[in-house]
Amino acid sequence: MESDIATPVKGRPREFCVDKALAEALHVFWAKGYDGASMADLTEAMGITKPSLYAAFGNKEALFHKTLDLYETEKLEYTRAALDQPTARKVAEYYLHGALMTHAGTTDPKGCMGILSSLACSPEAESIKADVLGRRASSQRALVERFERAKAEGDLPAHVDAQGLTSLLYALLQGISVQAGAGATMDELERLVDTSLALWPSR
Amino acid sequence: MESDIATPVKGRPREFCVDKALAEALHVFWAKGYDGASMADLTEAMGITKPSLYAAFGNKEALFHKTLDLYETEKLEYTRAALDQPTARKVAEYYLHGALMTHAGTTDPKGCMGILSSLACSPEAESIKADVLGRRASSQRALVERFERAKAEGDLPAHVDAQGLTSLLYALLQGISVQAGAGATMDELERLVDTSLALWPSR
DNA sequence: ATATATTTGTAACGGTCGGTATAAAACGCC
DNA sequence: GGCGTTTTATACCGACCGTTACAAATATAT
Repeated sequence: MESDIATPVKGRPREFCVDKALAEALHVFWAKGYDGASMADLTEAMGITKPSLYAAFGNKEALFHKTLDLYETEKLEYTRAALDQPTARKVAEYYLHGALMTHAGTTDPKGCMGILSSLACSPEAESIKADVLGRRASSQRALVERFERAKAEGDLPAHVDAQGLTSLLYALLQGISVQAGAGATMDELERLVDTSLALWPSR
Repeated sequence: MESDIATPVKGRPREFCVDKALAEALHVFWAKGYDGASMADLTEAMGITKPSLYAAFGNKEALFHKTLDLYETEKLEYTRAALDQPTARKVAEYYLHGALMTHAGTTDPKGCMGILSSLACSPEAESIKADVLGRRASSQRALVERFERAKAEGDLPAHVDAQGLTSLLYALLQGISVQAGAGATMDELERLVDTSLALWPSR
């Protein structure tokens, strides 16, 4: 993930780090959503002017897609790591605790950037919605397959609907994000997770 | 709920029905959220001009609070009716099926107006967020008490955390709304509900 | 008829939106 | 030092935002 290790071409060198600026932009989109984040919000947080932003990232929409890449790679890593857990229950545990840390932690904005930006959708931001929904669908497909495998391996009862269980787990993640964004305390959300896991189908 | 049964005062009578206009405004806010709904969107759907809207409803914010009243009394009736069900399981069933009809049905916009308007929050719309969150908290409190009663009546195991179970059920509602707004099919959401009820703590 | 009160449509207000034209500044290269 | 190239900062663009002044229109009351 290196960049700017040396000035490759001639011309005036840029005075800011693209990756740092992108990380700042991510925080703004995460906290305010695509529509809610203004160019003024972005440039102020990124510490650059608007022409610099446009030269480096294209426009607001292109910048959003790049921050969404960063968000998925860095902050949603837990959704991929969860799939490697040995049992369906441990997959769910990893998912739920990962959501707790990522969407209700103290370092980053509360809530889920995907939900925020896919819901508040101005007509012109259809491409943003499509991007978020596409990534979510692919992530959900992987979880369905993981639960199917769990049924074949016997650590999930055969009568369980893998598709339904996936939608259920994602609904819990979305609920956690919504409630975290609404100001729920960490204690409340931990009890939500504990109660969910207490109901999880046992092998 | 009567209104405009007779012209009470002098002056030119208004040429539109306040209740009809409010119902149209509700649909706009429901579909687009508070920030996403522009005055042009509202006046077009309501069939009135901007000065008429301001004279009848105050301003955009006051109009929103009035539509939120209408939303809660008409569309969220199921959350109150659910509490009258005889057992905790039937409460949950009523809640989940109500959410399915209300937030994923075909007559009204998909999703939940409260979630949409509380998440996408411009800085000046803090009053909107506070209104939505206050109503949600009071509704959640009633559900906690209902589950406490269920534990006392014996149709919910004593080891269950009523607060956690309430957060869990609300998370499911929020997940259903998010997924409905994202274009999930009715079949998918029904399987989500069925899977959730299959895991529900049995007496 | 006149006066008063309210709603109507038009047209505009200042402010913010995303996006850009322009020219000065800072570099490598010759 | 000049030249080409890229980034910088300022200042501005047209479009839309929520909101309102204003005057014509329509009602009741005198």
